[in-house]
Amino acid sequence: MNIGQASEASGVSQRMIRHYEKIGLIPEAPRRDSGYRDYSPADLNRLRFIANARDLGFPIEEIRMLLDLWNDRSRASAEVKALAMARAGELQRKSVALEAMRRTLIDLAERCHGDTRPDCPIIERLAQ
Amino acid sequence: MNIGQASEASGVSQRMIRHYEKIGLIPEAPRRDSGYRDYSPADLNRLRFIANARDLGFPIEEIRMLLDLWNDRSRASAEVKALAMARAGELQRKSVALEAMRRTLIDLAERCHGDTRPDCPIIERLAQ
DNA sequence: GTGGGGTTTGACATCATGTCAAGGTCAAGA
DNA sequence: TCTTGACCTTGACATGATGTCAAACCCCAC
Repeated sequence: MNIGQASEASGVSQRMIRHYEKIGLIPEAPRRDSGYRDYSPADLNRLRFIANARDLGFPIEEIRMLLDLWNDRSRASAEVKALAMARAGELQRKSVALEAMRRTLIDLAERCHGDTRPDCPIIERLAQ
Repeated sequence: MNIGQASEASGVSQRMIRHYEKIGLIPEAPRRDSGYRDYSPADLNRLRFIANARDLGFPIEEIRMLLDLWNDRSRASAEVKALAMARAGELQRKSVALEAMRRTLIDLAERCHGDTRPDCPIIERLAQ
């Protein structure tokens, strides 16, 4: 299977497939005589796994660990769970930070007339 | 005032002060004979404004607009308010996305034994 | 005048991804 | 068989906001 088809089937862009290969997240694809990369169904599964992990907010290095755990038949689910919980905590931390910013902006905006006059608590706050 | 003192007083790193100058977010600082940048109190206020806007999640290009509005005495507060509300919407969008990921992870983790056994709904979901 | 600390520029790195360019390859139709 | 368009290759440059490092220069106090 060509990289284009692998990309299509896995939802990972060609660019990222090559990138993942370069950083060793996926093994180097065998090449045909033409130099084209050739992918197997197993490669597709690996790519889909990566795409799913990315969609859940895992950074590359944690995906690397998850892939190792996936391939480790004697893995302890505790390890996977710990990674997931740590990731959930990090996501929450970020989410809370964003929400705090949003809340501040909303509060300031509510106190802003929002008309043609120049006075504005938002600007005042920024200039503070 | 040296860049180090300006950095200290504004909370913006020296690195970022130089960067903001390069991208035109702040005017080029006048130089002393030595070539050292020389900052005025007005420059400090501008740097603090930028730091505050960053803390509220505004990207550089919007900070540029906010700086223009700040310096425009005939500005309409409606413009500032619109920027703030748009930013708030964007922050919420991101926050909601993070929260959805977190929720999914938590749900999966709750269904994972988290012991020495290998079976794990988190891995199953990723491999799906 | 010497030493230690501040400043200068430039380069390289992050992280995950997009885009572009120049060139080689494949497959289908004329 | 030749052509054409779609595909693939690598490499480079870009994003956004920031850190770090290095080599060279400057400043001040002793």
